[in-house]
Formats: sequence, structure tokens, C-alpha cells
Amino acid sequence: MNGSNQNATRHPLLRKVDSIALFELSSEERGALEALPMQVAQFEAYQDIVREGDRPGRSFALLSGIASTYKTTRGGKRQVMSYYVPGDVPDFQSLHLQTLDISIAAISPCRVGFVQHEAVRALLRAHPRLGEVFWRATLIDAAVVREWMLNTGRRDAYARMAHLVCELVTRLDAVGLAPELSCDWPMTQPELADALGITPVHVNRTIRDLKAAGLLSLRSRRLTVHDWAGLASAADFDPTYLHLGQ
Amino acid sequence: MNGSNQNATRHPLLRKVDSIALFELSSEERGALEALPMQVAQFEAYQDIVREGDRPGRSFALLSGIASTYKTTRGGKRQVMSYYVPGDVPDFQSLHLQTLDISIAAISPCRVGFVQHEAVRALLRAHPRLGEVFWRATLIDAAVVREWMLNTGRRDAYARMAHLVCELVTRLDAVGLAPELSCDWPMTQPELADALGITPVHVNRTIRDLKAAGLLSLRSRRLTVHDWAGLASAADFDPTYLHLGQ
DNA sequence: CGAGCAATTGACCGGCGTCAATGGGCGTGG
DNA sequence: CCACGCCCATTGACGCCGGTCAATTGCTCG
Repeated sequence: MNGSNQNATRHPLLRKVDSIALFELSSEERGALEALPMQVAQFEAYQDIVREGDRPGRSFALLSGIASTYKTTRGGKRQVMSYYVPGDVPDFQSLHLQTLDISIAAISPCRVGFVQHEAVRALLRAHPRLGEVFWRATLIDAAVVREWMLNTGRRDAYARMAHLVCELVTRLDAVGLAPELSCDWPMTQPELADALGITPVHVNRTIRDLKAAGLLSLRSRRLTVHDWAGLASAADFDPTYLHLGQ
Repeated sequence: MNGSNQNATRHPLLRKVDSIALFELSSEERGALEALPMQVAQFEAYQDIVREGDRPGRSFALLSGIASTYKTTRGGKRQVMSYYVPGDVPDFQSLHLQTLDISIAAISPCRVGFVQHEAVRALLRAHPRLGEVFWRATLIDAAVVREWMLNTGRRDAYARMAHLVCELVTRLDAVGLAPELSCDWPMTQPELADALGITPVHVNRTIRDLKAAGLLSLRSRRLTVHDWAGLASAADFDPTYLHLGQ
């Protein structure tokens, strides 16, 4: 836990790349990244930003708000795969996978910056090392999904919920949005149900139990962790898979 | 379903790249791929090929046999994330994610070909288009895990099992290993339990039900699908996510 | 101020887990 | 070539976590 709000004003892509790259960026690379033309748009909560089956010609960076990726069965059941925090580039995969296998929705009101694939390709041709960084970013996203998979497959509802809280608070803190282990929590209980693979009713029971155990509090879309060690232990949480610090 | 055994003799990496690339490979690219130095090794069933926490300096292609990636909770529970068939490169991610977040085990006896990361990096520097193809390969792997996530999160045991069968038979057929919808099936029931997020006992009940419905038969490590349409329908299976045909 | 959805809780149910026992396949050693 | 042991396969009995149904109480927003 060491938030770094001093980064908040930097170019979001630059901050992201800096946190992921295994080497020091050259000033040319920095300049090229900052010069990437970006078209800003606003989405309301619950709105889809892109949809399964789309063949987008652009990717987007999340500038503010929280977004989620999800898939649905033909029967209409929804499974949320991961959440995204400001600075993330949720659909970078569309650069090389033309038709999207997921939808991405705004959870809270979101500002996003669209970047044309063509511009990204030109950037990567000019600066091949950035390609490795972006590749790495998509690999980290995949690692997060794998951890979620372990979560839904092999942990009970209580540990699952605790794990989700641990991950999101950790990631929000990494971009300065969870000072004092406290953060905005825009997800409704039906929304969380889709992320955990359980029902809204059971989400409610689980949160009630987490509160009763003194691990956290959650009221009017605001979450605070009171006992990080206890929560992490209940969650079996090990943040290595997030590949945050270097 | 259209197997292509005539490919069986080609260089495995070349076959894989061909099936994934969105463009026609140049003969230089083909030559460079085939010239990639590869160290062949043999693994017994149940043996780990690489382990969570490893920092390998090489990746490997699966030449024969079936392998699986899995993660474990601290409590020792295991979750299988995906299976790999001949031609796949299961741990390509290690090229840019130094420490592995997963283990990869041989399910049946496996022949694998190790390739040094340094050699891959040199290859990609010389032929940047191949980098896009490899990147794309890791993105497809991620898409498969997402589909599994939808599977374990939002489908019941019966559909989950059916879905797993559909996926594996489809992928095996794509490399010519499931003619007539019939294939080797080395996975034990405890093994399948870890893949589906249920118990071995329930795997048994589920297979019994699938047999009773006339969808498939499975004896002495050999599986045959009798009613593909029925199985795919029970599974809610749509192979788009596998990104096979172009 | 009413509509609509989220939150909360109780009662009840069912899919899947747990426990336990039996049978089968296969490798190893006598 | 048979006996033993080990693990997988199979099945029944029973229990519990989480699902389903339903009612009530907030919030939030038009």
C-alpha cells in the first residue's frame, strides 16, 4: 500500500507504461506516447463502451471512473471478468483480435480516451520497445483473469468477496484513489453478484458477514477496509499476480 | 469440424503461426521460424513442466500429448485454467512476465520443445510481423480463459462438462487428433474436477448423465461424441472465442 | 411524491459437497 | 502368473452452501 497521487496529472498512458515497463523510457518514447492523438468521450454508469462482437478500429484508455469487462451466456447470465481503474487500457487486445469476445461497461460515470489502432501501430513501428510494454500489459490483464478464475472456482463466497475487495483496493491505491484504505465503491450488489458468480441475495449475506467480522464497512457507495491483514488472510490474497511494483 | 492431418508433419511452430496469422508468411519468416533452435524433452504424465514462481529463460512448444495450466490456493485447492494440445505454446507469456503465475503440468506423456527467450527476441527483432502473431497467440489464450471463467461462474456442472468436451474436441480436431469426433482423453475424473471447479464425485455423476443422454461415450481413456449438436447445445458452445478458422 | 431499483431479511429448496463403501484397472514384486 | 496395493471409477446417504421466492425498507431521481 503506497499510493502515489503525484502521478495523477501525468498523461494516463504514460503513467501506465511507466508502471509496467521493465526499462527506463527514452524521452523520444515519452514524447511519442504523449503525442498519441486521443479522442475523449464520456459514458454514463451502466452504459456499454464496447460490445461483444464489435470490430473496433480503436482502443481506449480509462481516464476516470471504473469499468468492467463481462461476457454473457445465451441464457442471459452475466459474468464479470475484471474491473478497470483509471489508467488501464481495457481493450488493448482488440489491436490484434479483430472481433471482441467481451463487452466493456462503465460502472460509474467514465471518461475514456479513444486511440485509433492505426496510430498505435505507427507508434509501435517507430518504437518497438513500447510494443513489448503493451504486450506485457495484456499479459498482466490475463493474469488477473486467471486469479479470478481460481477465485470463483476454488474459494467460497466469503473468500471470493474478500479477494475482490483486496484486489480493487490495491489497484485503486496504486493510482492514488484509495488513501487510508478507503475508496469509492460504485458497484451495486447485483453487479458484484455477476463478478463473483453468486446471486445478489448471497452477496448481501456475504457483505453482512464481512462487516460483522470487523473487516470493512460499506455504506452509500463508499468502502473502507478496517483490518487489511484480516481481509487479506480471509481472501488468501497475494498481490504478486498484479505485477505492480516493478 | 474439419481436421487437417496433412499438417501433422510440418514444424509445430510453423503450423501454429500459420493458423493464427492474419497474413501470408513470407518465405524468410518461414525459414527463420523453422531455424529456431529447439531443445526437445520428454515429460511423464502428472509431471510439472514449469511451476508457479519460476523465472524461466525459455518458453516451450507442446509437440505431443496434452498439458494443463493450473493455480493453487494456499489451502492447496487446485484450479485448472486451460488445456493445451500439440502445437500450442503454453507459456509464451513468460517472454514478458518474468515470474510465472501458473504451473503447467503434463496430463499425458508429453514431448515438448524448449526455445530460449533470447532466440525468440532475436527472431522478433528481425521479423516484427511475427511479434504480432505471437502477441495474438497469447491474446487467444486469454480469451479461452475468459470463456472458462464464464463457464465456471455461470453454468451448472452439466453444461460446464459439456463445454469442456466441446472445446477440447474442437481444438484436437483442428490439429487432426479427433477424427470422427473421437479422441484420446487422458484426463482422470479428479483432474476434470479441478478444471470444472467441482468435486470428483460430482464429475462422475455428470459424466454418467451425459452418457445417459446419449451425447457421448467415455471408456478407458477414449472419448467419442455421439451427438455433437446436442452436446454443443447443452454446453451453450460457440467456438468463435477459439479464433480457429482465420 | 410516486416509480423503480438496490438493500435487507426470512423461509424454504436443491445442486453439489462430504463421507463412506465397493469394484475395477494396472503396475510391481514375489 | 498371481497377489497385493494403489488410485480411479462408481454409487448411495446425508448435509450444507448458496439459490429461489417473496416481502419490506430504504434511496435516488424525475
